[in-house]
Amino acid sequence: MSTPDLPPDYYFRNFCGLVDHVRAHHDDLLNDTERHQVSTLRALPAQAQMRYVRMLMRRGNLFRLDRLQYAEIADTAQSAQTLEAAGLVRLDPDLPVEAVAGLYSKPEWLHTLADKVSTEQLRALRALKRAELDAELRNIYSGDRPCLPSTIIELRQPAWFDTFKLLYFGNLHQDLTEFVLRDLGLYRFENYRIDRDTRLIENREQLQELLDYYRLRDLREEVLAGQPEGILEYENSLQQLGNGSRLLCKKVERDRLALARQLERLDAPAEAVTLYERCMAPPARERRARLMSKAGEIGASLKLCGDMLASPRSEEEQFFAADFGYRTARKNKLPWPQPQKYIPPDALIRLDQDEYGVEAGVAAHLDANGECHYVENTLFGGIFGLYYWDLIFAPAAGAFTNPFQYRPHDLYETDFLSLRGAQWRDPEVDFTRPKQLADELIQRWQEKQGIANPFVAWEMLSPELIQSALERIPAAHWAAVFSRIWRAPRENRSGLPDLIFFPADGGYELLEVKGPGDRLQKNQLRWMQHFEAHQIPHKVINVEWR
DNA sequence: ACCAATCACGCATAT
DNA sequence: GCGCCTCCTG
DNA sequence: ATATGCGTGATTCAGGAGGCG
Ligand SMILES: [Mn+2]
Ligand SMILES: [Mn+2]
Repeated sequence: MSTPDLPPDYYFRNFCGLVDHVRAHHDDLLNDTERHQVSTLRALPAQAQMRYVRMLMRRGNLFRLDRLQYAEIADTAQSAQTLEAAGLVRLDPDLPVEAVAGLYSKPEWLHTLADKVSTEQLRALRALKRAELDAELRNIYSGDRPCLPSTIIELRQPAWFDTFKLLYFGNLHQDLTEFVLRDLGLYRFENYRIDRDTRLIENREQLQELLDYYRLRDLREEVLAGQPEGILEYENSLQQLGNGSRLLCKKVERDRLALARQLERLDAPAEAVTLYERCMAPPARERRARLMSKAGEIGASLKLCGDMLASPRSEEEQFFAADFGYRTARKNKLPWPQPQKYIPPDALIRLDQDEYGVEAGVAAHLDANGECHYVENTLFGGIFGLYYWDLIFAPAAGAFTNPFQYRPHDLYETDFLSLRGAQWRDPEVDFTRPKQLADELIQRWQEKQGIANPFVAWEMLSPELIQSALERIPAAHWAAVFSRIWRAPRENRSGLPDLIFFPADGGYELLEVKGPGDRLQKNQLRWMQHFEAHQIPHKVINVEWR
């Protein structure tokens, strides 16, 4: 696929767009340093700004000037000096070897070391691995400054740009490449109305908490790979971040669950429980019930299962409590209601093993008697996304704050639907006119092609599939599926069966394929239970190789 | 959709 | 040389 | 034998340059 040409200063335009937006709408949240640095930068000649932005987009704070050559920046030396005079960079900073070691390749170091060490030593160094060489460099120079063959340029305190990215995107995982990918046509976003009156981050405290959170998060991987003490310490610093925004709480909660889980793996159950107790979100209570049961605290475990059943915080938790409660009660000869277990209908198919995977194999096999599509979550998700397109992207307070959102900020909030009553539509009604609705959805499919929507996987949908699905699936079934998705749009977006089969003589069936050794996942089973309750035809297809 | 959820696969346990 | 990796680019 | 839990791997713009072993 060909991509459109971008202007030579594309990145600078993107940068200005981002920065100037934040200056215009969030200036009151900036501190003096941030404000000062941007205004200094923006007042410089374009060439100098562009050099600075090129550095911002690259990894690290230290660069070799000879490796910062760009066709669109003519004056290498001058723009660097302008930046230094403005206090935004340092030229040839006074740094120990370990700071600059990574700027040069192994051969380059060996070359500069040639007149500093003996030829024998040089030969020994050549045999070292890169990491070992870096360590050895420290010994060789032992505090002395290396004499480097190129000018080094150091970005001074580039952290202000994190603040800007956070205010612009509402997170720190998106950055300037979003602009590029959009402009290249690789990402497309809906043209929703942006709400400039409601801000995601409302005050400096919330902003600071999030910045601190992200700074902490850089350590997470290392901490998770380490000892329980480190994990607990890390969780403690998470806790001290503050108690402010929902945004922060959700992130911290996620991390806390992951930390607790790792404590379990490290065989520190008591510590894990302590962390789980600080979590509201599933599966915190599930993990506690398991740990208590394993520790022999049967009564407490069952009590917690009872709590979960009385006020489940997710469907998964509810099913777990019913099941696990029954199992542990029975093991200990205690009373507990037996959960009704749903066993979906199944069939066995013998297939020749081919290179495309079981699902495709079954689909090809069934194509002889009708039409079979490998859709997984994409059929119901896709139709859902197209049908509710205008509702999902309807303007609502605080829902959209920048042009790079694939969903409204509050899509997973419990009041999402109630805030969009005007856009509500009833599938029970609309899907009774399948021809008309197919026209609408196919037109939207064309018009919105490729635009990011959490429910729509464009590459899997086609007008023919939309057409067949609307013809064959009755309105009541659509309504039943959609209402379950609305109940928990994040959790219930997945778990739908692999295949949809349209037999030649009418009707349809949803089929979950299971190869040898595979089995239904929990969310897949819950969907099937829902299908059963609403007379939606479904089946598990077990495959045996012959 | 925050190097994560999501699915299949494969092993280790408990009954 | 090779294959794998990380970084950078538009 | 059947269940269950847990950990694993691939996948996420696409293509090029350069470093490393
Ligand atoms: Mn599947
Ligand atoms: Mn399957």
